[in-house]
Amino acid sequence: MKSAPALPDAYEAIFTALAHPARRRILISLNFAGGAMSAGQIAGLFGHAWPTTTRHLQLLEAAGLIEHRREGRTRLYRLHAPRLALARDWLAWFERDPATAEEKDDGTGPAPVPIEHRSRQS
Amino acid sequence: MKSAPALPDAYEAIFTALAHPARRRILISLNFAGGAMSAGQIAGLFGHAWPTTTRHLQLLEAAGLIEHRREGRTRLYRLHAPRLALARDWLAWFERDPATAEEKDDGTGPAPVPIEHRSRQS
DNA sequence: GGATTATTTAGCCTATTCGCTAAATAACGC
DNA sequence: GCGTTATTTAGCGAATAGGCTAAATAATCC
Repeated sequence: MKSAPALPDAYEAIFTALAHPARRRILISLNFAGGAMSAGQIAGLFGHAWPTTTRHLQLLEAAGLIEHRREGRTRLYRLHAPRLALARDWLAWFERDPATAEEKDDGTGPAPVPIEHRSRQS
Repeated sequence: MKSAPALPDAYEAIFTALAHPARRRILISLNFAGGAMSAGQIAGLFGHAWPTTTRHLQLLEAAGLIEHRREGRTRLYRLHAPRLALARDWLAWFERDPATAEEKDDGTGPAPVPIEHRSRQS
């Protein structure tokens, strides 16, 4: 998490990370694994070269979606679900009528949206 | 919708679309507009050149997230929320314990995940 | 009908992504 | 200590993304 970008850059990092099928598969596999998977195990999911997987893992970690710890020469990766929840929450805005969404503002749902408006778009 | 990619390519298109801040802003603005916005109105949200906005709109439309109709020389764009729901549902998998998720399979939630596993990853 | 307006298309350019192979680094086992 | 194994780093190259300006196309207005 220490390298995860601050909002709203986080959205860009997260959605970018989710945009590649290999990276989605990594997330799915980590989720199903429940605990952690080694880099080698993850690399074994794919037919492509291991360094390619390393690249993907680095990007997922930079986005804050996964994290790793070392155990000897093995690197164990695991999911960081709160980051995924960020994306989910952002998307949750679109299942509500904007008028009712404002009435139901509980301080958690609408947070992503105004911050996005204030991003460097000028 | 007629040009929207089939699953699981849809995920790539959708998350890619969401990865750029300008495109997220377009979606947010369309959502708040409630009905539709013209290309010019959308372009007016940004300081960048109008053709850049056109590019973003084309990508959003290819991903099935928005659609347009013509009214004379004006092009009106509107949100296609079911596509966003796809992404949300995919992400919804990560808020559940995998074991309980299988027990609660109602035919809507888990659909994105197995299809992803069958994608061309070999 | 010509000028104005709405919008896209075409093409250029720079930066980034994502695949690869080779090399490097470190841990492990005998 | 040396060979093996786990993993990343470095660098290359092709493809793509995303910005731009100029030009094109079509609708609208006077």
